[in-house]
Amino acid sequence: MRVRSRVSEQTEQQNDEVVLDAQEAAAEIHRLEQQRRENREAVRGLGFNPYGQRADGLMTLAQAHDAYDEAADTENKDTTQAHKQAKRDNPDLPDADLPPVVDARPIVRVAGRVVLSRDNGKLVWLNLRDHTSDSFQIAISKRDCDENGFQLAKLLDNGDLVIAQGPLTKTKTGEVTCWASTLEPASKCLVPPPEKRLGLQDPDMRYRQRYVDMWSNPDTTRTLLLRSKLMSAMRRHLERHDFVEVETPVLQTQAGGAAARPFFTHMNALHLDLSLRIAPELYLKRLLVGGMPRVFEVSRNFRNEGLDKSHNPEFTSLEVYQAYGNYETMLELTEGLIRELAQIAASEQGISSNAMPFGELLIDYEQPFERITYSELFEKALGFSVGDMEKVRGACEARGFKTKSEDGTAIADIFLINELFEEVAEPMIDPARPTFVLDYPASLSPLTRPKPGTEQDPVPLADRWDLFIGGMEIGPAYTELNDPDVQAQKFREQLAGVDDEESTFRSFDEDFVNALKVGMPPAGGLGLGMDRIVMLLGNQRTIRDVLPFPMMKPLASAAGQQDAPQGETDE
RNA sequence: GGGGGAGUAGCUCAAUGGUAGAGCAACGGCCUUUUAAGCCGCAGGUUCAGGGUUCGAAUCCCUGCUCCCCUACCA
Repeated sequence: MRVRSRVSEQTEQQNDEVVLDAQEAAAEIHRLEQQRRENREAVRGLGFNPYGQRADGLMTLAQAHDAYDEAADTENKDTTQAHKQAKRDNPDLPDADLPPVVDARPIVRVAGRVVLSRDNGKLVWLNLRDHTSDSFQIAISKRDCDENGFQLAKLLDNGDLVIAQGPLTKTKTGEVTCWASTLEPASKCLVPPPEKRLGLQDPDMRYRQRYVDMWSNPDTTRTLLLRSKLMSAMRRHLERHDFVEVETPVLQTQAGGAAARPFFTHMNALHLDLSLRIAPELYLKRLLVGGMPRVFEVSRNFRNEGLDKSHNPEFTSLEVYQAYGNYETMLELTEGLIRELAQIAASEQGISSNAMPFGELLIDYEQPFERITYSELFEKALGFSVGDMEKVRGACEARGFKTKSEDGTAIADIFLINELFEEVAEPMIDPARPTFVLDYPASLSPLTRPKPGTEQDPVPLADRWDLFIGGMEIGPAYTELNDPDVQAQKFREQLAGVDDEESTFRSFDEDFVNALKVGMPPAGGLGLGMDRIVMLLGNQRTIRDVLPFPMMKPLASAAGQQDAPQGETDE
């Protein structure tokens, strides 16, 4: 008992502190929030818990809208009219002898956020929003709603969550409306909402406070839901093709599988410096060695590089590996997958034509994707072949590209070729036409199998393609390299010539080479930027718009609370 | 990294060196078929922060912070 009383004393003391803190804080609470707090207390005064409770039997707002029954509503209106008329004509007759009111209107129970309200005195109109409907009308009349519900309607603020129940009817202007018989609070919105018509406009606030953006701009929620549907459809598509989903390490002692600067972290228990993965590739291939024939991973990758409208430091790629496939297998899979996702995105967004809008473009995913080789595209754009080094150098110089590095040594031919390709040839790809660019130069693709028969060509090729849609690189696929000696050689080449800084995150993955020595089946491998696919199919301009919570620099006030950076930062 | 633009009431925006305003939201009042409800009334400001020029600064100058656009870098 003594213990308990001490505990309760302590609790009381703590409560006092909480009250004091709350009072202190109240001094700084904005007047608009204060008014909402007062409304919340008034709701409590009606006997409600302003934060609601479990509600069963809810319909979505769209379901409620569709549940409207024209015949029942008409019958109810007609019989009500007849009843009233008869009562006027025979005021002395008991109700039982008058023509009865027939009410077979469906009764719905719905929940949503108040986005509009109009108080007509004894009749209050609310418009609710949920993920299925931007606006569904509720009427709360003094005559037909219970008293507490009617009083509640008067105390609501825009942004509050409520639960309404009542029959469906149509107003004079033909709008399906729930004519509430009860109204309950579900949660209080203490934060003043954005402008009711325009929603939250400031892009910075939209990304920082997605929860506000989402309810005030319903398109945001629709895009994020579309993302979910596309991810789910992608999994189903791959599973239909006998691929299995796997999960491989995010924390890696050496980040491999791509050339990118990783993020670093530290594991206390093993005193181990680790990096976050930049790609799952090397682990997925190990699974092929072990005997999994068809694997995929939806991989969150982390790259310590710049941000722009198609780059976020963490992003989602789909990586797929198929034993006994090659890059053509991956091409067929990719085209089928993206076409199916486009069909789903079109039907989700009510687009009936083949052409999906993306900004100014209309992109057709139905007709076969364009295919062109790297050399063909190069020659088409530049007018000479990739192997014609004299003209390559000339063209680079004519365009003012660097042909020598800082120390005066000539830049390797292949980098000049690729510079021209990226600057001149890639922009010639029709952005409205999904296009596979096939057969890249082998020296640009260290983890790719060289294309047989081109080893002695001026520019040896690799079994690799890249898919371009809407001016964005969506992802590459390869016939994977499975010769351990060639792989080891490529690792060594990659390490040679990197500076000290890069060498801190490039390394020779001995264990991976060992895995190849055990024997990896020939395989096709694929990587697709899922964020970019959602951008394309959801017609969103930036990667931030398809991420629920894109990377944002902390505000100055928040940054001050964070630990100082451990080491030197860049630059 | 370079160039350009922006930051004003809770939100969306005006005010180009001379009294900081509007619409929406809020608050008080009236209203039982409104729907961007309406009518009457009332209130709301560290003009991003700090410094400077000026009799006088939201406005001009400097520094810093944040965002947007273009550009550059980036497998």
